[in-house]
Amino acid sequence: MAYAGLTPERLTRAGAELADEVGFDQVTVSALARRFDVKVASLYSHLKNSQDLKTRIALLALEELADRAADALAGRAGKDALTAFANVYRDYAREHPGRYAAAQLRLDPEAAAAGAGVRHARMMRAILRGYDLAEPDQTHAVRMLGSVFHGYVSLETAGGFSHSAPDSQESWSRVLDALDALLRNWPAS
Amino acid sequence: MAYAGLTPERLTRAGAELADEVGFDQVTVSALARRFDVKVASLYSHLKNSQDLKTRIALLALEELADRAADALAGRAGKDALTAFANVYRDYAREHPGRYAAAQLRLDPEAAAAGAGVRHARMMRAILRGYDLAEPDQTHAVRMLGSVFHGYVSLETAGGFSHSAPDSQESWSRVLDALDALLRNWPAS
DNA sequence: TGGACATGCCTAAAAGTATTAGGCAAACGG
DNA sequence: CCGTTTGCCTAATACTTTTAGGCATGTCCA
Repeated sequence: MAYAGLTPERLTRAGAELADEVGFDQVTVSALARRFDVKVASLYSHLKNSQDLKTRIALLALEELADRAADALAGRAGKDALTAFANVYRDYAREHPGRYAAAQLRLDPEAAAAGAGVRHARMMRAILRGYDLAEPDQTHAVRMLGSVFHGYVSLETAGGFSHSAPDSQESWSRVLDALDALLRNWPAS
Repeated sequence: MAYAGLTPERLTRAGAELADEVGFDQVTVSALARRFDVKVASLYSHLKNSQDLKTRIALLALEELADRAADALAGRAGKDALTAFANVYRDYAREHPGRYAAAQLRLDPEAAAAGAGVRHARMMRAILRGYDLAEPDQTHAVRMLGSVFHGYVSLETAGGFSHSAPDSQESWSRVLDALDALLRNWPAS
């Protein structure tokens, strides 16, 4: 058999595509081997194991997400930045549901620290520079923003907001309006 | 072998306990059979298949959550109700991480409609009676509350807020304060 | 240029999970 | 007490994960 040219990177990318097509929990070493028309055992020269594959896909997704967010944030501030950043999350989850699910994978602390998690946190704080929040309220606000973005996208992806009026796009806009208003008027302790 | 007394209900409860102990994605028909000291095939008289088991655990968790929330809401209004309701979610997820994960399972629409999802939605709206929100803002607010609660609890469970100051309890309180302020002062379209 | 060595994918095999089909014995109803 | 139902069992198939060891292909050096 000719060389298939397997590498960890190609396997990770293919795994991410597979995740978007069939769901992250359906991503399996076997399925990936089928996709490359190669025997399953062959992948174990490039991947430590199944968990390793999933972790790599998660890290890929976090990087992509951080790259998009950084792009979106460039040259924006205030509500404009808030909206752009939030839309990156939502759009990414809609375009790449499998990757987004992967990004939610619980990573061991060292993998998380090595990954793009830190970039995400820094960008959140950058957005808050457009509002007037001192510590520790800034941290509270960062956590709240993360919760709303992740929570909304996650519920929407699960189908929570479909089949009922008003449509999800409208709620999303109004939720972002509300967040902006809240940040401009954050209640004192 | 003496009769083990298997029923769908007992299997579901045991599955929920198993989920809390080892994680929802580790809940397997085989593991459940081991717990009852019974052969795997025996469970298939009581469960349609693995998916059926997971769905039952999810529905159980949603019921328990709705029961607790209804208790907490009784006799409360306004911010008091908001806080009590939110704490039910958070406490449940901390006490029963496996069950909480199960409650996030994507259910087929018919199972979801039959389940406690409707009760949850109604309780959210009941909380909002303490604030002055007309439709469609009420729906937007319901979606936002759901997003914050689910998102916060989910990120906290994933370890997102540990190992950094201020501690998560403090952020949670301040986020609830912020939500209360926001609902009392919801921005006009 | 031809061998030496490393690399890449293979076969083989063991273990765990999911699921179905059919059997035997205990419980139960008349 | 007998017949039927119920409940758990054995047996078998299929798929996924993972390890061990083999053969061929590509690379590098004399």
